[in-house]
Amino acid sequence: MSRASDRAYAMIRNMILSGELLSGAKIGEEALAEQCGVSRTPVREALSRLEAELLIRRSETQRSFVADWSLEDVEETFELRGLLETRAARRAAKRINWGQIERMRIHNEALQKAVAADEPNTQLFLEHNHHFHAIILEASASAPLTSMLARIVERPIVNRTVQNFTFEDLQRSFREHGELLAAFEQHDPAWAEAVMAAHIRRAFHTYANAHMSHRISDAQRPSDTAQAAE
Amino acid sequence: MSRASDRAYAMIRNMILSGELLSGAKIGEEALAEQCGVSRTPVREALSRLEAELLIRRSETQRSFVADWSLEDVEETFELRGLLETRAARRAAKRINWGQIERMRIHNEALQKAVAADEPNTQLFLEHNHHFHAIILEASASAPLTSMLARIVERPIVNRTVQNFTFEDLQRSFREHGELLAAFEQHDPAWAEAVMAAHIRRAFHTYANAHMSHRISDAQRPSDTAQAAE
DNA sequence: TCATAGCCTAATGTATACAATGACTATCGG
DNA sequence: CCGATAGTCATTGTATACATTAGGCTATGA
Repeated sequence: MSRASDRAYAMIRNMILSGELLSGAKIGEEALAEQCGVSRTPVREALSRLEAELLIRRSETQRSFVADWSLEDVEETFELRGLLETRAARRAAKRINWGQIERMRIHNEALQKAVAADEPNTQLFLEHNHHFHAIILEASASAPLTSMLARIVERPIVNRTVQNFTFEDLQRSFREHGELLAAFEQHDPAWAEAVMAAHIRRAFHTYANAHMSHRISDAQRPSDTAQAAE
Repeated sequence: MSRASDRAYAMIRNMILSGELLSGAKIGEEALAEQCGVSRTPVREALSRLEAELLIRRSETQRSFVADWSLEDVEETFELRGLLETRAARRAAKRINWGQIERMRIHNEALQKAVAADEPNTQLFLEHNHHFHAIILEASASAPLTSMLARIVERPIVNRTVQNFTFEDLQRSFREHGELLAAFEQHDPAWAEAVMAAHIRRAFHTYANAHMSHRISDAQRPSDTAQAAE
C-alpha cells in the first residue's frame, strides 16, 4: 500500500476520532498536508476515503468538514450494520469450515486475555475483535457484502464504542462471541443470525448510554485515545 | 463538481458497462487519461470511485482490472439493495410529505412517457427512475442509509438491468411505482416495504433471465467494440 | 446606515515532472 | 535445458506548480 496516503488517512482519522478536530470543523487540504508531512495529493486521497466512511462531509462547493453525527445517525448506522452483519452471519453459518471456526476461537480467546490482564489493552482487544468478525465475512463468501461492510463507517463506530466499554461489557462481548461460535459449529443460520443481531444491538445501547453520560466530560478533556491504522 | 474527474468517471464507467472494456481487462491509468483527454490525476480519482462501486478491482500491487461479476454476485447485490431500499421505503412511508409524493408522481409519469413513445428513450427512463427512487431516499431522512445506497454499486447494476427490459417490463415497473405511491399516500410502512421488495426482486429476475439468454450470443461475438490501441 | 458590486484572497481542481516499486526478460550458471 | 538472478521497462505514488472558482471584504452610492 501507499505509504504517504495511508499515513495521512490514519492521522486524519485519528484526529477526528480523538476529538482533536471538532465536529463541523472546516478542513483545509493544505493545512492537513503540512501537519501530516506529506503533499496535498495523498491528503486528497485520504479525504476521499474518509468521506466514503462518512467521517467527513463535503459542502456543495467541495469544502470538507468533520461530520457531525447525531445520536440518531449513530443508531441508524448500528441498525444498518446489524442488517448486514446479521446477513453475513447467516450466510457464514451455512458455509463456515472447521479451520475458520478454530481461527475465530483463537482470536476470541486472545481478545479476552487482552482485557483480562491487569492492565486491559483495548487496542489489542479491537485487533482481535476485528479479525474475529473478518473471518465471519470471509466465511459468508459474498464479495458485495464484504465490500460494503468493510468500507462503510462501521469500524470507526465500533472503535468509538469500545472506548466506552466497561470490563463487564468486554466480558459479555467475549461470551456472545462464544455463542456465535456455538451457532457456527452447529451450522445453524437462524441461531447465528439471532445472536449477531443481539450482539450488535447491545453494542449500540452500550454506546448510547456511555455517550449520554460522557458527553460533557468528553467536551472538556481533549482526549488521549490513540487509534490504530490498518 | 469537478469537470474533468466527472467526465473521466462517466467515460470509464461507460466503457465498462458497454463492454468496451472486457471483464478482467487490465486498466492503465496513462492509457485511460489519454482516451479521456485529461491527465492522470482526475483519472485516479475516477478509478477510486469506480473501485468503491465495485466496478473495478485492484490487485495486491494496486493494478486495476475491470471487475468480473458472477451471477451470484449480482444476485447478492440485488438482495443487499433490496434490504436497504426496503428499509428506506419503510422509513419514507412514515415521513413523506405531500410535495414529495407529488414530485414522485411527476417523475413516474415522465418515466412512462419516455418509453411509451414511438421510440423508447431508455436513458430518459433511467433519469426519471433515478429521481423517483432518490425522493424515497430523501424522505427516508437517514444520512447513513442514503450514503450507502447512493454510493455503492446500485446504479450501474440498475442501468445494466434496464438495458434488458422489454416494453412490458418497463410498463410493469411503472405500475409498481404507482403502487408504491399509493402506499406512501396511506403512510403505510408495511405496504411500502412489501411493494419495494417485490419491485427489486422482479428486477433481479428480469436481469437474470436476460443474462441467461444473452450469455451465449455474448460469448460468441468477440465484442464488436474495439479495444483501444496502446 | 444598509445594500450591492467588484476585487482580492484563499482553497480546491488539474497537469506535469519525478520517485519508487513491481513485473518482465534475458542471460548466465548449474 | 531449466532455473535463478539481475537489470531494464512499465506503471503507480508523490510532489509541486498552475488554473479556476468560491467566498469574503471593502468601498461606494443611495
